[in-house]
Amino acid sequence: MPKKVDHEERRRHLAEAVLRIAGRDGLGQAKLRDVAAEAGVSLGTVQHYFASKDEMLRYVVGYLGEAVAQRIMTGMAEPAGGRPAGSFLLSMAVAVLPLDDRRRAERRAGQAFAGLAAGVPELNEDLRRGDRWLRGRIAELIEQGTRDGELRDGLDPAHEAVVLIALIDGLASGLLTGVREPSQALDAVRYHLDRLARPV
Amino acid sequence: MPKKVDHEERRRHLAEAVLRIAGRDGLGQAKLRDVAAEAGVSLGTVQHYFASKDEMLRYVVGYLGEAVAQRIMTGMAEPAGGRPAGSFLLSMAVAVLPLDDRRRAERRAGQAFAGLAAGVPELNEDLRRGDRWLRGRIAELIEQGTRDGELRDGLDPAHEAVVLIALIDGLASGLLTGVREPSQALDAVRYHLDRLARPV
DNA sequence: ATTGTTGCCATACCGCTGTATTATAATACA
DNA sequence: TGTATTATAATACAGCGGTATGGCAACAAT
Repeated sequence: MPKKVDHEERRRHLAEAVLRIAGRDGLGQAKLRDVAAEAGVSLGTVQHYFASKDEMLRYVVGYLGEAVAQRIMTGMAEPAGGRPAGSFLLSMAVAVLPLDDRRRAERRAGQAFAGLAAGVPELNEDLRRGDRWLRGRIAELIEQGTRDGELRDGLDPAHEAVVLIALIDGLASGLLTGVREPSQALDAVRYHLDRLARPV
Repeated sequence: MPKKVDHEERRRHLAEAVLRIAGRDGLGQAKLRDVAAEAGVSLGTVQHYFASKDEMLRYVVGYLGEAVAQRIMTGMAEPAGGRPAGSFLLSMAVAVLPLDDRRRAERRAGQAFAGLAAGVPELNEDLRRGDRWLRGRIAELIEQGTRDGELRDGLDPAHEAVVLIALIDGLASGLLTGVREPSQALDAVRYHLDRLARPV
């Protein structure tokens, strides 16, 4: 009987509008009216798809996490064959570093959410889970690289994973605040990965 | 003729209240009324010492930057004599990492300001200046450590400084969001610094 | 074609929060 | 002592922003 519309598609559309605003002016500037304007719909429409602002933001969190995880995984799964681990790690870093508007928006929103997640146990648990997963993946890559003789001996995979994640996070922050240039950040990642490689 | 009061002292008192709130509930929760309540004064008093909220926040930024720079410098200036560079670097990291409520508050506020600084050129310039200064200091320490034979040969001071700052920033973020335990963060720093040390 | 359900919008409402205004108490100086 | 000036407080004001409400249009099913 009713008009037929793809709800999920609409929600994604609105989530993208939120991300655009967050990337441009910060998540704090994502008022419902602005989201509506950015998406080209009315305030009522936004309300129609999200019962409250909180619900909308929760959706955006999920959407964002999915998008980022997707990007990381496609970067890792590619020509999985004889590719060196260092290359995987580099492409993973590139996948996450805010080097263009899109990734800038994702990062800005992500940081805003993270800053907000302190009081929300459920959100916090998501972060921990994501971190565990990523750490595990990286540690595996390091182990594999060591076995293959590509990486230097004596590396501690768990520690290296923590260091690498923190390094990328820190560079990402620097890029967002403008204290780091993209080339500088990439250089730093390459420099660090080089030191993990087996010396010739 | 008037009642005599130390304005600067009052402002610092209010700034501390802001930092407590920011550390507890985030800077976004620092409404003027809450700041007044936290400081044990009335809203009118806050207005008396800061013409607007923006001015108050600007003051807090300066206050915060000064406090952090102070902490870093005292950590570096200590027994400046024959102390190894690695020790300086470690104490610098400890000085900045959010390992207790005080530093947590500073970090949270700092991140909130940084996220806000995207649109404020003047604030952004402060960040860049601070970064340049810190990078220079760290690079000097690395050079010195290399000369003294404490650190491994072949390190690139500039790159190492960028990496180290990013590492610490990333660990700080992890600590704030709760995905890192203090011990884990310290281990990561020590692990990284160890690798810079000359192999026995 | 009728009808019931849904998509969409315009608008009203209300609490929160920064700012302005006014009043009162306190104190240094003449 | 008196008075000018400041510190502090209480209160009022206004805009913003999330939420609620009512109406109109569109479309599927009978």
